[in-house]
Amino acid sequence: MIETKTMEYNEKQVQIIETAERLFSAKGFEGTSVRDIAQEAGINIAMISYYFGSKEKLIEAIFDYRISYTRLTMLGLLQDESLSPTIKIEKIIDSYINKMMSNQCFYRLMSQERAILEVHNITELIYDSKSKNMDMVKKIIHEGQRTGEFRKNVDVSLLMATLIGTSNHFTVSQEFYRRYNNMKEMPEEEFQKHLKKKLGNHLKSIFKALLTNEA
Amino acid sequence: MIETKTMEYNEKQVQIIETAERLFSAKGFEGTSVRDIAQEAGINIAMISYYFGSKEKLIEAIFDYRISYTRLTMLGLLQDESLSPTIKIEKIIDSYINKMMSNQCFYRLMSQERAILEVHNITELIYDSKSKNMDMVKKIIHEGQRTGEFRKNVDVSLLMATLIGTSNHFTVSQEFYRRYNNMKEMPEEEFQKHLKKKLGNHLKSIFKALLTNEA
DNA sequence: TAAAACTAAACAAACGTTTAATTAATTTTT
DNA sequence: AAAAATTAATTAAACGTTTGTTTAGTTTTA
Repeated sequence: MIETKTMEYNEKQVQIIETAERLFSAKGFEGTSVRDIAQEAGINIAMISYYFGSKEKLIEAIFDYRISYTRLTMLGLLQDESLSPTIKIEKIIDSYINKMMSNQCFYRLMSQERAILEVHNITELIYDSKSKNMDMVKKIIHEGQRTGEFRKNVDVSLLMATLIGTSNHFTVSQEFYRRYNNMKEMPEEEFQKHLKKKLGNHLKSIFKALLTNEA
Repeated sequence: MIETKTMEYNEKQVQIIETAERLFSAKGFEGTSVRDIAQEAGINIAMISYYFGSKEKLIEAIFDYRISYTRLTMLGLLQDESLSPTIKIEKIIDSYINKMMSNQCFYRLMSQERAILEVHNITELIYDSKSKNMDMVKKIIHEGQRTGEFRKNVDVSLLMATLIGTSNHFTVSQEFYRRYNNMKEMPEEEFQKHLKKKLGNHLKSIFKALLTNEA
């Protein structure tokens, strides 16, 4: 149905992709000009059309680049028979948070694109990726229901909305969090670790409460 | 600190504001031209500069218009002495979901702006509004901790991130939800009611699990 | 020496904003 | 109450920039 291109990109193309990703996430797709990108990446404007065809195709390349790169890591989890569903869910939460925290530009960009209705040709790519993630989590939860670890009547859509929505909002609002909690002085790296830990524990306790059987 | 303008807008200005809000939310701020807005609102392009000064000031007017309009409703809750903290929290959840579901364009636009770093002059306005919401919820939770309804060690920042993040993500991804769960045939109004109910129950059970003392 | 990588310059189209003129509404003066 | 004066609302056209893309030529690589 969806032709997943998953192109190979050369060094220069990756350089352009990562520069564009950073600028798009900071100023928005329409708010960033190809001249901005060219200047920031230290290349000629024409190279963007030369390598990608258009600005539109460039953002598609960004999503192609990041999504194909991201999917691989999660798949290994499912096969591992030695892990209990509870542990698998915990690992998925950690894995998602790690991906998001170390690719904040991309997730910021994805948040923007999600919120825009008349969207670029990446809608199908995102839909496809979301479906696969949803299917995977569903499988694990069904597994947990079979073993008796998890309760019946779990709404996976809302569970995923909570994982993704809470994580995104918390990350994107980190400057508010810093100001509101008077943490201006904390070094950036330490602050990021703090966010990760807080967020991880929070989501795990939510998932535990929603998944496990009442005592 | 922040001069909350809370201007009065005449009929024509409101018409422009609401048209712009709809277009901005659908195509993004930079993706929408003043000509788009003028055409859709059935007015001359120059009227936008005439009434608001610039496109930039127009989006500020949108946020001024919506945020000042929104804040009033929540405040009444706090004063009501007859309601228990538990009920108050439930009412806040319902109130937030209702506001969001009946102003989807505005919340979509706010999601976009939140995700963009180099943002417009509305940052302070949003920060101010968020702080006030946070303070209010904090107050209610402290009240619940005094009465013994709520446990100690509640992270209000993460609680709010879950309320706002989950709600936004669920709403913004409603088309995915429709497709993934084969609900294409359900009438729009019924579908919206369905989302509201699902989301409300979900968030209430999360808040209950995170706030109340373990049995 | 052919293909690939790269460049400066030019392209038309679209952008937000302003101008100058006209119509509509309101206030002031008779 | 009518006429005049003043302000507000509205318009079409033009403004100078900036936009994404292309061209035609040059340099580099294989």
